[in-house]
Amino acid sequence: MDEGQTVFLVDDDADIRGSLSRALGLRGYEVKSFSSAQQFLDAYEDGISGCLILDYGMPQMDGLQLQKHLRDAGSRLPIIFITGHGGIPESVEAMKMGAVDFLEKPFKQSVLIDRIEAALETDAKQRAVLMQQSDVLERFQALTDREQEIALILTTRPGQNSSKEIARHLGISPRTVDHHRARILEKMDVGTVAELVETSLKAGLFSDADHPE
Amino acid sequence: MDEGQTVFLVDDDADIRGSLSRALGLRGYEVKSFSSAQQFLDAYEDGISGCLILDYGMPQMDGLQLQKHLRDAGSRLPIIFITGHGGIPESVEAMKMGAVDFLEKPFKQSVLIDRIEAALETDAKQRAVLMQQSDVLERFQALTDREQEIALILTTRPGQNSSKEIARHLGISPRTVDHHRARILEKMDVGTVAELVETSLKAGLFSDADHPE
DNA sequence: GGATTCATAGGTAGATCTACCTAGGTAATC
DNA sequence: GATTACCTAGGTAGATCTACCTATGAATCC
Repeated sequence: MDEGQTVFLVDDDADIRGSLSRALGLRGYEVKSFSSAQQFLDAYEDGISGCLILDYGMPQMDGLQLQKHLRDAGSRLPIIFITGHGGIPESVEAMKMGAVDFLEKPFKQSVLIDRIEAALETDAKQRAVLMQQSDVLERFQALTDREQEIALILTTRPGQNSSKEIARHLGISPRTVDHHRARILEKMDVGTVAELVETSLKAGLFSDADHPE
Repeated sequence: MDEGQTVFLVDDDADIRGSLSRALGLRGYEVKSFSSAQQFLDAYEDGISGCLILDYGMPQMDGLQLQKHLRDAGSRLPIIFITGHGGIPESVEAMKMGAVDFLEKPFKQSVLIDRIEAALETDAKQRAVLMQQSDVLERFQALTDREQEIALILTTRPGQNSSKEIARHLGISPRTVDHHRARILEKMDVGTVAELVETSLKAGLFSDADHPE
């Protein structure tokens, strides 16, 4: 399950970093630890699969800020918070912001392992979905401007998508629309306009692209 | 905003029920309070708009169980937990299960009001989406068996939806498929198969109908 | 200058869809 | 028994789409 997945660990407490990374390493996880949020941000490249174990209370940039920063940057890396002094309001806020878990120190290692497994699974599923979406997005972006324009009409106004109507709307010949549509279906690797609509909607291209919930 | 919305309050502590329902009532909320989860379940009908303020720790059926019960029953009523003795694990578990908030007693009334407002807004948005979905669902269920079967093929295999292919697949004449498709488009109130696909997908009919996340 | 890509537009032939009909058989309902 | 709803199947005419082809002007690239 943890094929190529990395467990990132950010905590300003060296003892915690040491003991956790050792324990997780022994279990076969690839662990990378950092002593501050900034240090993590310098090293992390989006696209790396895994999860993040994040200390809630840290000097300078705290866990919540880092979470917000990653979120704004478009990262979907699942975050497990660990905290020494946090309370219920903090845990609730973190969960609202999309954390997958929130643990109080001290915690049993077996519990953490379970949560890590769940987080890695979450990450894997998200990435599988993103993979399909980005494939469709790439195809769409490989279309020419005019083709994109027509593809947009086809998918967002599927009720009036005859060549004649689109041609009138764009002020060009229906034949040209025929031509473009043929290119679009070919480039998007679909057989019909209906399939194009399906594919686009499933990839979230022209609707709520950034709002998974 | 709170047009016809009800604030349900479930707490075994009569003092809390009294003071909260009075305070909320003065603010203009329609409040209905219950002393136990079971009492609430007996009175609550799904479809009532509002939110639920739910005590976490109660004898017999506790808040978490009630949450799970409602969830399993398909209710999307937003839940704000309030708790006297709960800790972080409880709050995290509740949030994971879909609670919109989790407050510790004692709390400021102004905070609760804010959370209630947010919860009611969440509920209103959910209902707006559900409304559209149920309209599509109703239309679909009004189709005859054969029509549903063909509508399913049209929407789930939009790549091979010519009359000929569907006819071969079903062992009937292409003309019959033509006929059914015309009825389907008419009854579903759409102009093209592409629009049918769009409508169905947006309503979540044939995909992840029950998994909003 | 030559090659490539793109948007435009046309031709033709055949497939498919759409919109208007009819109609028989079955099952349920009144 | 008559009515109604449903599934089935056909006809016809016209609209539309699909799949093959050519072609011109503009912009870009080598």
